[in-house]
Amino acid sequence: MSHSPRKVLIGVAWPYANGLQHIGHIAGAYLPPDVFARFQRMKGNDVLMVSGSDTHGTPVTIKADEEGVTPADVIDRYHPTFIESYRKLGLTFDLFTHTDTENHWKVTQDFFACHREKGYIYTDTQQQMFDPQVQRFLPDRYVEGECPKCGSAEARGDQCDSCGAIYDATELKNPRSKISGSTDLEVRETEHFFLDLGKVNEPLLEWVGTGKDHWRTNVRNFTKAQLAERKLRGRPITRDISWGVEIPEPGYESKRIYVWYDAVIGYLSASKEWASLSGDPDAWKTWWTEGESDGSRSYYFIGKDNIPFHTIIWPGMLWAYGGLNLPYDVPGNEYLNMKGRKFSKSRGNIIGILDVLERYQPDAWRYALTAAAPEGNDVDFAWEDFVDRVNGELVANWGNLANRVLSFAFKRFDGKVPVPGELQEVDATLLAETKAGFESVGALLEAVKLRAAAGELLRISSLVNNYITQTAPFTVIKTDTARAGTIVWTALQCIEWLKTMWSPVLPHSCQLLHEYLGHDTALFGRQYTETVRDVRGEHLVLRYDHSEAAGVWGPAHLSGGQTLRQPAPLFTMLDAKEVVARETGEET
RNA sequence: GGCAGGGUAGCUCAGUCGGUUAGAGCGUGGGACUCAUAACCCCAAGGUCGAGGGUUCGAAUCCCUCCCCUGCCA
Repeated sequence: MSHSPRKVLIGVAWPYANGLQHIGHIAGAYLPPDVFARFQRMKGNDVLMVSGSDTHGTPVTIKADEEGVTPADVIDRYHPTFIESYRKLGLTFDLFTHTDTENHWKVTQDFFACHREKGYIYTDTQQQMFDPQVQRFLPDRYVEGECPKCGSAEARGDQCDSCGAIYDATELKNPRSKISGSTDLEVRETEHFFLDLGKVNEPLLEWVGTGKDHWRTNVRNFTKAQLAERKLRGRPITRDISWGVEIPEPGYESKRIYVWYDAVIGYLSASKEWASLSGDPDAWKTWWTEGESDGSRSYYFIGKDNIPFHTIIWPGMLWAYGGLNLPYDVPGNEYLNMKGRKFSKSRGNIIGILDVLERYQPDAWRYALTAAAPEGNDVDFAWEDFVDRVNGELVANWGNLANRVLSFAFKRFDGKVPVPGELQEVDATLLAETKAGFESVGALLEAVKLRAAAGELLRISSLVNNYITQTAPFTVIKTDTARAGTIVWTALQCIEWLKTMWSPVLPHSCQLLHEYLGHDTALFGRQYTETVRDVRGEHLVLRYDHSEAAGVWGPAHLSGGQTLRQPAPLFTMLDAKEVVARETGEET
């Protein structure tokens, strides 16, 4: 069995920098990759986890227009809030940047030029709504009118919220411009660049046809079905807008590359930016150019709306570019909803992650959002469930186990780990069952079944609770100190191992526990921010330094006689009525 | 409308290749314990597996039709 480190690239969905992130975003696409990344690093693999704010989406420019500010103003407001959230929650991005950077522009333009040269990009004309009053073409979301299908008066340019129909903006009845309000609009012809996805249909079909058994059912079937239809065709990748990456060809100064083409390239550009910042501009290559047979794997963590972009379009772009690794896995999650409805600003049911991190422990959220991760289904969030999970599982099962054993050991064994005598069968059995968790939990984490991994950890933790009740060291100690010491050592050894296994999910509290157990090292590395300057301005980035991390995925021996520190409960128990009243204003 | 995923206990979910009595946690009821944050441990009750039909000695599982939720696409 080879133990050379595997190169693990972890791409995380790029959030639009037009609003605060809520717990649905975090549960779906941001926390899972961090749990996975921490686990992979503990296994000794070389992880590169990247993402950043998407600065070019239409939502950003619409927000800017609404407020009469520049897109850059909007980005400067929200991008730092993402970084603050991720710092507080402990999301260990090797680099979290954004797309309005010199580097990203260059990488995107290089991609464009390569696709163009190889014949994957061609020009064609389209019909587009034009507003003569402001002399501007109107991208889809800048037009509204009556739905051509159901007649609803509030239809957007590309989709009707009322009946769900999707159509071309030129089909709208009585269209009006969202910029000027004018109803005196024209349909004009405009020239654009198209990515010829039809050319990659066959190679992609072949690619998804082999070695994709580990993909989630919904992702795999959906992708295969789409490709099997052989209906991929050219998609426009430029628009008549002034915000976005410039087209690297003369004569197209009034147009920009459209967001869906440049955003996914962020995975590569961020890897390159990380390499430059780390002092070795070529360091990104091992994650991108070594094949899976050499041990490199790339994972993309996204919400379900993003699946086709990451299993069809992005692989197609990579294929067409050539020489870069295609996704190994795309663990697309479903949605975390609020009582059956999406989190939505207009409904006022947003639970902002930054806001709730002010009042609850980060590990409480990490646990609750992992244990209820929307891996196979949409999941409803309710504050009552959050409290139940924290109190009934995190506090009562795992937190209480650590606290009851540690405080007993600290009080009755002179603040030290007792030295064990000869083990009885019950002790050996428990140790073996707990140690087996490195296999069972490890396999689940490796397969990105994080919810099941949390369940397995609780099961093992219950075994230890059961053992304590069964062996009753608090009774035994009255007559047989040595035997009680052996029992307590056994339980502490299991807690030592469980601490390691829990740490990808609960890094903050496991670090505390690590110290209570008498260790002085840091399980994980250090997050930090820095400001990067280039010709497009300056941008804040979040980074992670893994060099001091001591956490290793494996059963470390706990030495008898090791000095413990005064323990304290790891987690705060919550009051359901208080929480519900405070967060929803409702009485229970 | 087409494609995909989901529908299993009051709640949240697991259920392998079709195989005996459909499982777990929470919640509920009972018991035991006192090291621990009223936590832990044991026992019990609780299910027409979305609906209907079919294949089979045997279906939560395979096939057909329909209903509901979600996403993508036209």
